Amino acid sequence: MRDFKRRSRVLLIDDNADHLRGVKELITLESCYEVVGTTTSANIGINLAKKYHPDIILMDVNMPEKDGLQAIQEIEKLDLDIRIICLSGYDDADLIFRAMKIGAKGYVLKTMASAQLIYAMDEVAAGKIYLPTALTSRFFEYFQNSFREDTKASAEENLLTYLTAREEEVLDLLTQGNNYKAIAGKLFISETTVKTHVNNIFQKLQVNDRTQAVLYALNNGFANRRLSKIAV
Amino acid sequence: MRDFKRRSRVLLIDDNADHLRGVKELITLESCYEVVGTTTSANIGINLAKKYHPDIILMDVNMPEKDGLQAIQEIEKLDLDIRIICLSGYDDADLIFRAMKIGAKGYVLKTMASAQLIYAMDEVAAGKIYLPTALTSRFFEYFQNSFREDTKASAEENLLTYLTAREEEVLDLLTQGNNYKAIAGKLFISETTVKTHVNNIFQKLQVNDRTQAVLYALNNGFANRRLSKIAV
DNA sequence: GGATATATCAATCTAAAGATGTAAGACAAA
DNA sequence: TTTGTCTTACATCTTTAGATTGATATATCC
Repeated sequence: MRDFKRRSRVLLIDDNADHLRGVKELITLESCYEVVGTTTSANIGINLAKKYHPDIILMDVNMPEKDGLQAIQEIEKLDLDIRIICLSGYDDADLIFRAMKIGAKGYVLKTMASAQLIYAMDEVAAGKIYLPTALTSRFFEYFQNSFREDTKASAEENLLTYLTAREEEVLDLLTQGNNYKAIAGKLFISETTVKTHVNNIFQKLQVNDRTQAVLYALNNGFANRRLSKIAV
Repeated sequence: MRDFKRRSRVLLIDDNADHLRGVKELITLESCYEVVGTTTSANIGINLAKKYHPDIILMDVNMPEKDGLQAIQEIEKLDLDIRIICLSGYDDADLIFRAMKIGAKGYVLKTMASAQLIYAMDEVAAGKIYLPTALTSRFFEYFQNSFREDTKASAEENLLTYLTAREEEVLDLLTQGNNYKAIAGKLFISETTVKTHVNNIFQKLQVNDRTQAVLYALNNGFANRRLSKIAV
């Protein structure tokens, strides 16, 4: 399987020596992957990653000394195109979310069948991102929960809906930091007209100045259609 | 299946009448679900949702008249505990992301086998969130990508790091829509001092006015470790 | 046809924001 | 001690922002 190119090389990082040995045996005996290194230390693991450039790292995320997530971040920063799969004893939604956020390509529970781990490695080796169905569900519960508050706030009444098309255009330019003159220039209308629109926007959004208008817009789904960030 | 309680009731919304008929037949003949309504109009669909309180809605997200995502948002706002599964012709990552963000409990491609749709409905009816493995992978590529830029952007040079502690306080109040007087009052300093700080902030962030300063702050991780929103 | 909503523009005025220069006290590092 | 940064503060001035009133043209809706 995928042996036509070359065997994918795997590095194992797990502070539990027993589990480490077990996984190594599993991979060596029941898969096409080559284990190029094993370690119980996250820090050593990072160095081994630099040294051997494995294709895949299986990383335990529950380690005392150094947090597995931290180790993932450090390895990701190296930008070595190493694909990391998390091994974890817990299906904690927050943990899954953070792992995927910082770039893990997979997340498998230690309690899952060994076939599942091999399958995850196959998928990840093929360039995909793999999360077991059950964990996917947990991830999305957490993911959607982080937005629900926002939705509720704007669910009450989104004043943005009262804006006319033109006013939305003006507001959009406001949310890009334009002043009256710049907006007038971009919309090919006079500055006084822009002032009229802006004043109407203030009335409708019930704010006093452009900064508040911009903040209202950004906090109430005035989609600049690009993402903003989520804290780790 | 799950018939021990009662048959889950399903509402179908799809502007393609042919596809609508096909799905209805599929569900009626090959599943335990009861179709309580079908419509080709998103707006009518919203009203039917209010009227019938179905357990599940299958929603086409590629409709002309009204955007399917918009319809989902409106239904979610009603807070009727209706679980919505997206039906789509496209495995567009952005579309999947936005759908899941606003609360869809599943996302299935029209090209997928009918068994997959039934399976998705079973999972969703059981309270889970379901995304086919292939789409999960696409979702996470998009998801992780949305953070990579940030990391890089803020890695280049984040001008926010040049701010002093006091300037950060002032900027924080700026990002809450305060004017000079309000900031002076909250920090127990004079208005002229606030002006000094604000001017220094402008210099350091290389912007011309407070709106631009606020936008810079929000776009460069001035979000104080709480989740911020992602635009739909 | 008349009511209503929208988009355009102008004049005027007040308040707020922003630019610039100066400076004193606190405090920490060299 | 000196140097430097930070915080505070004031004066002055120009520019921009915002409020208000009024007016015209163009649609759309009933």
